[in-house]
Amino acid sequence: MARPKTARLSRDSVTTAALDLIGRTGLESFSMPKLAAELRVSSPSLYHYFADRDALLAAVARVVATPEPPDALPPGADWTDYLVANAIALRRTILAHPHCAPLLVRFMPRANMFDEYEQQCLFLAHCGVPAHLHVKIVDGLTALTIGAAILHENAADYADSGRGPHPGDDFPALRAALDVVDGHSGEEMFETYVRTYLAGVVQAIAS
Amino acid sequence: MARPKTARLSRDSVTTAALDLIGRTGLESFSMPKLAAELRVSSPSLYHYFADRDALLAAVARVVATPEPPDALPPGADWTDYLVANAIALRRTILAHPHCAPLLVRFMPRANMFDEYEQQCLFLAHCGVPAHLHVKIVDGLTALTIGAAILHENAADYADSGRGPHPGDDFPALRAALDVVDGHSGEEMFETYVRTYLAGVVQAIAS
DNA sequence: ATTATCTATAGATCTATAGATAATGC
DNA sequence: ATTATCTATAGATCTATAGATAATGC
Repeated sequence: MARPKTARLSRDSVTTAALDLIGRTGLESFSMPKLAAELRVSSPSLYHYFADRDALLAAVARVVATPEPPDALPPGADWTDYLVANAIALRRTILAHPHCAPLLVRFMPRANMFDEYEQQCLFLAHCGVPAHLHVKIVDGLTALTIGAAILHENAADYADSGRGPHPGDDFPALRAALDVVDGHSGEEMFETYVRTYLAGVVQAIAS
Repeated sequence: MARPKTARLSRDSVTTAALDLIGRTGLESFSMPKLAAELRVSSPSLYHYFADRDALLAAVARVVATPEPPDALPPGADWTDYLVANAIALRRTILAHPHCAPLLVRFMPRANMFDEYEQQCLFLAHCGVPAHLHVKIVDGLTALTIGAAILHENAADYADSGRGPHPGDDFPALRAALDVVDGHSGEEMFETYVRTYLAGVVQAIAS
């Protein structure tokens, strides 16, 4: 085969295929030969696009940590609505790539995050939110979002429909608490968490 | 050597050594032979205590997810202080075991968490907090805590004292925001996040 | 008889490099 | 000359099992 007329691979296609393979089979079992088989190429070909395995995984992590632009806001939205939409978008992106969350811990792409954080700080300043609250807002919401996404990957198993163990008679108080929120989606619950946090921030501004 | 007079290993000692080895060299490079070398035993000996590698890692994850009992509360503390202390204790436990956070994503020990959640729900009920807020409080705070711990493992590198890249002239708004909080520890910042969230919850109760 | 160790190792990987090859573009 | 693929493979693992061995406890 040697060199084909048009390239069979690209950094993008390799990254996307890795994302998909990890999503289906997990990070633990990921390897270059398996990814190559998926792409119908030999494994050394992958090293043409990435210096080594870690470089490829870092590229995958960057995709996982980069949210799609959030849905357009309804008219009358204020700055808290913008932050809510942002958080929901990031959560969706993480959940859209199962088994990739551990990559965030290892390769959280800093420069990328700086961009994101800078934008949010600029936005807050523009809205008249005092600078001493910016870190609390941006860092706090990021933590809440990433934590919620990670818990979700696990919690899916003990939600009512999940296959995992259910908190039954042994945990009556927990059972009762969960019954109250039955019927609400994880994303709906998450949105209330984000709004709760922002309500706390707004209160700090007011007082 | 055959069988020694007193056992050289135990589930506990193996788990602790694994925790320590992972903390020093990372989860990626962890293997049974390396752990065995650390413990001065042959690697098959480890299989006497754990059915396989995953069983051992699950035991490690359980330790990482089980917080030390929080510090005693000062007199006059209310239920929010209790939750703050709880969150800080969990965060400390996760940070005390570097490189283990990815294990939480894979092996989050469900039964263990149920216990913890049940206790918190009972406590909230006892304090007169309405049941419809329990999930928002317990799940929201857990997400915030785990997310903060995970971000910290990365963020340690771009704090002012860290070795990683700094948000410099390219990110003036972020730079300004970080300057405001300079001198505060990660734990102090985290406590303000938790109190902010709880302030939002309390507001919901009042209104 | 059971337990807690050992030695030896089968068998299955994986990462990454060396070097060949044919298509492309200057 | 450079690029994008290939074949072949060195070398280094790792997981887990089989089977031996000596101490313990009934």
